[in-house]
Amino acid sequence: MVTPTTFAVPPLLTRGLVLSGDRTSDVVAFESEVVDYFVDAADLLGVPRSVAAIYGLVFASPEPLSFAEINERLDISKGSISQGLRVLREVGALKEVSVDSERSERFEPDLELRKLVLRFLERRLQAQLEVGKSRLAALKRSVPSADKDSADILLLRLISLSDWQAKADQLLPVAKTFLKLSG
Amino acid sequence: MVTPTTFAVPPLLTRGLVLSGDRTSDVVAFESEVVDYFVDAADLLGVPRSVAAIYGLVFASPEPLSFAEINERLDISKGSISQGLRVLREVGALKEVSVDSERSERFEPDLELRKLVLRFLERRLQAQLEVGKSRLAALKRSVPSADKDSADILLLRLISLSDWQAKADQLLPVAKTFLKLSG
DNA sequence: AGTTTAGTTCAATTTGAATTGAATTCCACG
DNA sequence: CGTGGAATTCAATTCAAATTGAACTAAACT
Repeated sequence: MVTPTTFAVPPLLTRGLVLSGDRTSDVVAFESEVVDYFVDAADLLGVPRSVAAIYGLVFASPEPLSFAEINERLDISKGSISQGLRVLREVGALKEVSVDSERSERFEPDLELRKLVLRFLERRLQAQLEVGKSRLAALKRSVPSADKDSADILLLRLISLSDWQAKADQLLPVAKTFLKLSG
Repeated sequence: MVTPTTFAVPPLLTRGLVLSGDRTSDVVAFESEVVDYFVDAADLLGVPRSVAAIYGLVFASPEPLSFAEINERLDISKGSISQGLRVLREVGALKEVSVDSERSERFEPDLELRKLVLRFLERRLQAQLEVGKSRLAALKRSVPSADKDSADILLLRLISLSDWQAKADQLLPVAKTFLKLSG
């Protein structure tokens, strides 16, 4: 056991979420930084902070963590942890590891994020592009036709939207290919 | 004047935002569809609905609209319209058109969305990637070193994050080039 | 200058998502 | 099968973002 007694940082210099408990301060500091990293990224993408914090904590731990440990180390309610773990499992960001000799599951990060991102691109974006396309088609049909010049202007605008759709459609497979390289 | 007297739809079959006033029902229907289209897209991107609705309404009008007209046609407060128009001007989604013989400005959509998107990619994403990179570097330095095996595991994880950063870094210029083609 | 009209500002309110916490369910063990 | 701890569920709460509305400022008209 190296660095045995560097104890308990003044609790919560940790921008809020990580509790120090009785772990050494370097470990707590590292956890806090990682959690913050993921929380900030999540903010950017509109993912709830509690979810990001859980992922961050698990990511920062070399051994898989149990529900109880996550609960001890994060200043987040049991309810949120339960829900957070559920979504993280569902999307495949965490995987469960069974440790025999223990009743409950433990969690570790699934580093195959590629799959996750690909699935996101396919489900969310691709689907969205589909419906967008058909809605645009419908719009083109319902351009008010009372005045020819006006109708032309509106049609041109709608066509410019179609161009964007098309561009997105093309970019998507490029991005997918890209993800598949290295990984 | 074709289709002269198809008047006033039962007010607000319009999923909420567009008021019919005394325009013909085909026009109102079209406006509503366009507004909905943009509102839905905005939801997806986390843009406030009021902003999207304003853009949609202006987009759906062959002639530039004045503040007063937007105010008449959307069920949105003057305050929100004022703010919404401000952000739309700032990001370059709408441009002002001066009609001599009229005191106040009118607005029409700026279809050069390419610039807007490029600016977004550069400002928001590129910036974010930068800071992400340096934070990751910092994280690598603060991996707790008490236990060698643990440190190795964590380092590997951080490296896998770096790989993602790198991938994003590479993808960005690809996307930019893509946008520049046609447009 | 004084009044009216048009637009802006910003504190107060509303709205919706995230979070909490208490009740409930689920299981392992006696 | 009943007890105790662990996790889930979901109604109530909290919190932040979006929206409102009323007070304010600016310009236009007399």
